[in-house]
Amino acid sequence: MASKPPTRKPLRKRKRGDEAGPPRAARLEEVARMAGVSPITVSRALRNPDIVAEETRGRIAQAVKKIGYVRNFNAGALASRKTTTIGIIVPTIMDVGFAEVVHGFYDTMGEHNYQLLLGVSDYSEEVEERLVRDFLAHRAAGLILTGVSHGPEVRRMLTSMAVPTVEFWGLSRTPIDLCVGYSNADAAYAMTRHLVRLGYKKIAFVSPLIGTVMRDNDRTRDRREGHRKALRDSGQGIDESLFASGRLDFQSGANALVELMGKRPDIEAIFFGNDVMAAGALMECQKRGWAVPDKVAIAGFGDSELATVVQPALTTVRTPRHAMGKRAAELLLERIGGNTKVPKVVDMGFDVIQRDST
Amino acid sequence: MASKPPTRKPLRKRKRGDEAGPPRAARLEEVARMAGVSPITVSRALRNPDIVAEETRGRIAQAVKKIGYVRNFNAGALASRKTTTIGIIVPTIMDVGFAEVVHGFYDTMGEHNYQLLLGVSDYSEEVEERLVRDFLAHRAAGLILTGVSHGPEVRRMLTSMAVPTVEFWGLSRTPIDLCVGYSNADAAYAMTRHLVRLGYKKIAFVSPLIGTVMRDNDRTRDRREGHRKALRDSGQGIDESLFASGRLDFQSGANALVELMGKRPDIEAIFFGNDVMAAGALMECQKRGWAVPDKVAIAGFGDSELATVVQPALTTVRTPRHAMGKRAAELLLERIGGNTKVPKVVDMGFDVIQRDST
DNA sequence: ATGGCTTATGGTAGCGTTAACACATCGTTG
DNA sequence: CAACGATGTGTTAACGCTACCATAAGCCAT
Repeated sequence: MASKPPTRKPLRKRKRGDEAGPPRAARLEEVARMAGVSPITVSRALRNPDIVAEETRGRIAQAVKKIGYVRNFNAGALASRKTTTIGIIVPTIMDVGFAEVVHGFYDTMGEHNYQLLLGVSDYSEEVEERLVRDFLAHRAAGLILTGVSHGPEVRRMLTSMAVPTVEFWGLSRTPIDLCVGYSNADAAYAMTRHLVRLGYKKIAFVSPLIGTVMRDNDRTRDRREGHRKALRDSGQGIDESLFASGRLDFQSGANALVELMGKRPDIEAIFFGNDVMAAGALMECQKRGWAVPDKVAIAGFGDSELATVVQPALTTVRTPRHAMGKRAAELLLERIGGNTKVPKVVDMGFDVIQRDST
Repeated sequence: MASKPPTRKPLRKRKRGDEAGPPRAARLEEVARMAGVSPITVSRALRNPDIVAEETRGRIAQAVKKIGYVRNFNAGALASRKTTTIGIIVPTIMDVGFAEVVHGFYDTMGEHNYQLLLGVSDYSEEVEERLVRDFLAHRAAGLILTGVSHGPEVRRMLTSMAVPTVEFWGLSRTPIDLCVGYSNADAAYAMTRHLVRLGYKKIAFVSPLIGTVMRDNDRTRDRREGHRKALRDSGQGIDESLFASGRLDFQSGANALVELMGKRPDIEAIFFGNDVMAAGALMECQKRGWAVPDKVAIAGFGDSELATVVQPALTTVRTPRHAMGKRAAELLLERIGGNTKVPKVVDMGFDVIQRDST
């Protein structure tokens, strides 16, 4: 006893396939034994088939199939300090706009065999921070965040751990790492200028509010400011009675229309910060027999599928949602690959789409 | 000393903070050293604070903050053979229906500190199989699959690795593990019977087609069959000219309407397998000045937000999307917790919603 | 005082994989 | 024909954490 202080290996050498407990998943070693090679060769055959002799590879593939072996990314990640996991955080997935970005992103990342951790922040910076922490705990190879304003702790964690990150949907002068989007201010500015050019005066703006606690966000704010600036630059008077806001849904769009026309019957056009609200307003006009755009012109933002289907078809701003997701993926891949010369901020632009509602 | 042949530790003891390479993330051990405890105590303080003395916990929390320590789930998962990762696979996220299920699921799982791996199968069993394999490689604690028909390999992997699994959206007599949904056949049956009860004869059905290669799926097929059965049980003649199909979007809904009314002007009602198509048809009727429901009645499926907003408001079938997601999460949590007595198949039901379009 | 319980903490040995070398074999080349 | 690079495979030691015991200290009942 006295001289047996170090390893007492024989005691607890439970290695494998003991009696009790649930059956453990097959390991690389078992595949290796069956194929008559070493584990590292199996590992190579699975990750980088080209460097293993074809004949060996065949035996390994057979063994894998027979045993029903499934890789263990956790062990792999630990050993290699690398993962193929990407984290993406959006405020909600009930908005097709975000879904579209995720879609564009997912397609490209999927092709490159990355997996997606999805986080929904519900427009809360607090939740976002928790999600970022979780994703870092997974040692995600990269992160995608919505918008350009984030809590200070988020920024600190991301830079200190040097995780490739893409912020999307807005343009930032000080991105955490990379940034893909368009200028919401410019887009709203362009639409309002367009309306002015069409001859409308008294152009109102409606801000969509979101989240469980209704509030706006950097994108919505930028749009409202863009509108304001366009009014100023057009020499139109600005007046708080030209502004309204409401929940981001059809009904609130209708309500905002009624509210605005009630207190300012001289309004000639209403620019909604979101297509859904604009569509709601359009339907309300129809219900009330108000001619669009003769009595009042309606413009939206987003160019959702709705815009082309409502009557009259909706003038709106087309945002590059799918393209943003795709581009974000491409940049992230470059970044993960070690390319440090990728552009920091990518402006994807937007288009003002003139249809029949203005 | 003499008996020191094995480990030659001193040789490659690069342990940490060498010169070269990117800075590695902080480890448990560093936190432990700073807090004057052992690593295992830190581990406990992080995972199960209650069993660590409050005073110790405080010192640890301080050290974690100061060092900026972020847990490593990969290492944890390897050591404990447990993860807090759940995989969910949906055919697409561009359909709000699926988004809503994911939402209901996410909320509940998020509260319990699980992370979500999102997979999009694009309606392909092949892709689904790849995703399942990837998620198993992550050693996901549980899986959520859309629909009840899956490739044989999927079933094999899931059962052999004994991973808690919930299939949703349909009812299966032979679930892989658990199943939460409603009967699409019964729902369509109920709607058609409802239309018959309202006095309509010649009731057509339109199947939505999906995916990059347009095709239907188990849910759509069940709905069509439910409709057929209802026609039979009502003594109405069945005739292929009462059936149409088209891509799941507004325009195709309009097209299907025109096609059906063109070849069968005696049709009195059209039951669309999806609200979006029904809304498209409604808009087309309006454009053409066809009175709904007088000239032709329109019914949809899904009760999306659209249904209450279009004019006239759409009669449809309400499916329990959010509830399905929530229930799936609850069942999965029970299952992961080791409860083997959870119900295998949970029927969430549906509601026929009568509005103005029929 | 003894034993037994509870609470708080620590030591040791894996968990299943891959990085970094090491080595063996073979065809080339000057 | 020795030296050499290319090719294919193996050996060893981490990777960072937690399960599983062990231990220490305090408390209570005997």
